[in-house]
Amino acid sequence: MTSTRATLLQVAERAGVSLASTSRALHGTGASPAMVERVRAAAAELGYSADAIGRSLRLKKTFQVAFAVADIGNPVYVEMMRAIHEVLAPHGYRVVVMSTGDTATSTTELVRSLNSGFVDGMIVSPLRTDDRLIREIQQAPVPVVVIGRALDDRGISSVSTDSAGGIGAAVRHLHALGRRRVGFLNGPLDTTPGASRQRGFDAATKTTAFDDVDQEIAGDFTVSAGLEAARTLLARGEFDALVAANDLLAIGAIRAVRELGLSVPEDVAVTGMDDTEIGRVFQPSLTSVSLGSTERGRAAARIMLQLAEDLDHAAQQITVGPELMVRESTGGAR
Amino acid sequence: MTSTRATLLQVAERAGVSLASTSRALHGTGASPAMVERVRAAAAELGYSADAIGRSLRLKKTFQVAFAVADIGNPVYVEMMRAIHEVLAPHGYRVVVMSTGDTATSTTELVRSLNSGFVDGMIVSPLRTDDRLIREIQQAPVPVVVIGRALDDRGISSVSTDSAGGIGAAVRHLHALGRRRVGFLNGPLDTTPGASRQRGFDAATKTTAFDDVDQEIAGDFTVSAGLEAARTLLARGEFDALVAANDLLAIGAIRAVRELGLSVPEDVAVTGMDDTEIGRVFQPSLTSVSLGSTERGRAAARIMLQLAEDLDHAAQQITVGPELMVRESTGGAR
DNA sequence: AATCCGATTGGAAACGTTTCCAACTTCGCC
DNA sequence: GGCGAAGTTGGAAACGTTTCCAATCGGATT
Repeated sequence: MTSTRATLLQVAERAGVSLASTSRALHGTGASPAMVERVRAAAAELGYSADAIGRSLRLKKTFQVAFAVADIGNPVYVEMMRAIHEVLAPHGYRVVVMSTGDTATSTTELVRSLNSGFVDGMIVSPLRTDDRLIREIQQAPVPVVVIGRALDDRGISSVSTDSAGGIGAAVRHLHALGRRRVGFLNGPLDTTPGASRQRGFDAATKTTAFDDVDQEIAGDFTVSAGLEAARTLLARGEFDALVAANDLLAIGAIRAVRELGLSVPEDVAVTGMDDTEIGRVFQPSLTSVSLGSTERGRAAARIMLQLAEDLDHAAQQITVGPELMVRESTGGAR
Repeated sequence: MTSTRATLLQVAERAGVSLASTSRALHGTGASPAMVERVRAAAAELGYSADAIGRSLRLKKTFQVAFAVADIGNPVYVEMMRAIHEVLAPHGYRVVVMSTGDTATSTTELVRSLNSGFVDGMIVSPLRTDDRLIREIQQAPVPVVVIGRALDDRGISSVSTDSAGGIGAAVRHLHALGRRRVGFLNGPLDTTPGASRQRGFDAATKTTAFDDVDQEIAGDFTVSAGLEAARTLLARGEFDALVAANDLLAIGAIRAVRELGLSVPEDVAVTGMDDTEIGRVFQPSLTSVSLGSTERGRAAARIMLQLAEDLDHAAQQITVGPELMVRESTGGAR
């Protein structure tokens, strides 16, 4: 908190050479060995290190990328953030975390803030989307990569997953186990994940023969909402299988099943989605559809890297396939 | 990705006034109403928004704060990050996440990187500390707030917690329940948390009468390491209480107990530490010592705010008390 | 030995903003 | 009606960096 930082000009004076040469010498391009030596020495004596802001202004590059999600604490996003950071940091990029807020409007505002030029790009996973948001993304002055919804037609880079197909995989898995009375526990339908998972469940139960199909919508994607919704659902009928739209809802569902004196997976098999650590650690460990959060984060970061380095790189869409991780909650091996 | 951003100079030309006046008008200080009106209109037409880099260069202020931890995915750090973001964002500060790496040396390097001036301050929670790191923190060109170890004597701002005392609370809780054969599951002793928790356990078991006291060190603070270490520990003796140094180790311990056909909490009561969501959701829900991650993050952010706004604000130390959250794993209410 | 070419160096401008300072206008008051 | 003060405005510098361009230097080639 005490020392004051040395500037390039001070290094130049100390080395007795021009500002231009000093910059070149440190940057390693087009300077004689003697010059490099001399400037290096001066820089070392002064403990010089280049000012990020000055450089950014000149280079028009911040070496920063924003990662924006609704809830920074959500395990899925945490996993993505970690992956993004792991990919970007070695390339000299810093990661700025931001919150989109719950609505499409607040997300739009955040994207608009890119106009102040504090990052070279943004990776965003909007909870809700509308046309204004899409437009704002298209007009953004820096590359934007969207995680969570395919936007091929709009010239926007995106990394998506087939969560609908993932729900299908869970449904077929339960059917293959001989379960015939399946209940679905979804989150709010006006969210992107809620909507697509609903589509997936409807499609899967249409093409597969079940004796009973029912569902209930939880207030949000949490354990307590899942518990409550599962109670309601279980009060309406008897099920030997429950498909939950994410791991937390699945845990709530397991609670509700146990409250009735039934056991998982013997009486009721339960599947989750997102393959979170919390589900892996839970007992019984959760059979869960992995949507590859880490892989999606990594893919988004890689796209961002290309876009940031090569400004007229074309937009790019990637889809990461879902993968069913079978564990104890449907009778799989530990 | 298309439009090119407008500059203040362009706004000035459009409004037909000087650059200086334009800046003042937008900034709201010392400009006539007519001028403000005129400039505002021009700015709106051009969709102007101030460039963060240019402003930073002039103001010598980035409106960014770094948050650096060893593992961004660790629930405790996630909670802190969320709290920090919640405090700083409303004041216009962005949060940059960084990784300290495992060692004191890599952490020192990260602190040194503050010399490039890309943030107004750093909140850091070092896994390991040494004198060089301390010195680097003292010499940093921007405020640094340390979470995790009291550094009162060194003029460094810090937010710490009494994890030793927290372990003591867990030990006394178990004793009060009538448990007399207690095992301790700790993580690596050369980490800051490992060392202080060890102190806490030693102190508590010295002043309280137990029939049997033993312990085992896990390779790291994870479920699998906890499971393994707990197996070793349980093979050495019979315990009716296990104190774990964090929630993940505690879950590993519960697994190990169950493997022996024993149940939690009836046969063995288990306590964790950190009060993570994963522990709250687990069954049985974990009795855990909260070290107030959210509160610590919030406190650190508040200190940072003061330090960043008022540069010769004095260093500040805060301690957040531990709190025992009694739940099912020691027989508490659900 | 004169010339040319490549390698190296320094001067200066530019990135976009804020603010100091001086100059100007306007108004009130004597 | 003139003078001063208060209120507005514009010019210019500054923050720290990189890079274009011109100038200089050395050596090699004719």
